[in-house]
Amino acid sequence: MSRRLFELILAIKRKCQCNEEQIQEELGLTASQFHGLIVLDAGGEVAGCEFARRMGLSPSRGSRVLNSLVTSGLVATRNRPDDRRTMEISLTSTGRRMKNRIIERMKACESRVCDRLDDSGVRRVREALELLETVL
Amino acid sequence: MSRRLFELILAIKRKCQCNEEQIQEELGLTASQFHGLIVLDAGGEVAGCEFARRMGLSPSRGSRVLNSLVTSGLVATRNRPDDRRTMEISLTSTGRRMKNRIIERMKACESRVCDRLDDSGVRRVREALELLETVL
DNA sequence: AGCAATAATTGCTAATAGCAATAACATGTC
DNA sequence: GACATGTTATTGCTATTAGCAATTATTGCT
Repeated sequence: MSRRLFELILAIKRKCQCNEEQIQEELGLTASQFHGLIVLDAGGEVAGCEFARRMGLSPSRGSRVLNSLVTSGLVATRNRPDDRRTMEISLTSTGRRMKNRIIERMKACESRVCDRLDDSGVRRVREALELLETVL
Repeated sequence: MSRRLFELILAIKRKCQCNEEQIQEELGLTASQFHGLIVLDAGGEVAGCEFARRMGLSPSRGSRVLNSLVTSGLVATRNRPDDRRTMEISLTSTGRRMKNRIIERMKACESRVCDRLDDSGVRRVREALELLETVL
């Protein structure tokens, strides 16, 4: 019998985890800060609530991650004039540099993986992951 | 430009996480216990060290996860007569039942996903994941 | 003005995780 | 046999991750 899909995903998850932890250590970031920066890379300015949602966290946890990013000088928040409950979160220049260093290292990891596949392999993996994401 | 692979993997990882957390809640298991049982399902009797290694944890953390599984009556340990430093870890009957309930629910999740794909899609996803795992 | 809903934070607690130190045992060397 | 060295497992400690419930501030509706 062939291996179950979720076991494969579990194994892949764990291997990726190692790469991420190494990058986090290199850059002196906690896991939360690391993921926060990646989330903020994706979309421009977001509210705190939306930030937590995109990270898949509770608002309270999101708030604390945000706080640690602000304390580290990586992101800045400002109140929205039209709704003073809500904030706008944006990367500082330090944060943008840090984010770029993350992306750069992630790409390097990705290249190392893709180098071990031929073009058709890379395409098949990408297509399969996209397919899997849509049906999950 | 197409999405980066690691972003896709991140998204997939998060979606799977939700399924796992739901199962953990249903069965009254912590995340560690849940993963411990899956690891113990894979190979028969293992030593504590090996258990930690397969879970991708430090020995100290492995020891504590193991302790919580023993306390919950899900696994049993016994000393190996030929090397009294080392233990053999095995599932109790309760643990086996619990493990089966996990597998059953994981399979159900997997079926729900596969139902949304045709045969060729399932095959392509499985092959791509296997390919990805080998090169990671 | 009064009130429900929303956004964000804070106190609290639990789970997760590794490092360093330690104890118990095994193995090889003298 | 005695001793050094390495292995296995545990424990104390600390940090990080995470959610629930309560709270504050603000908005929008009646």
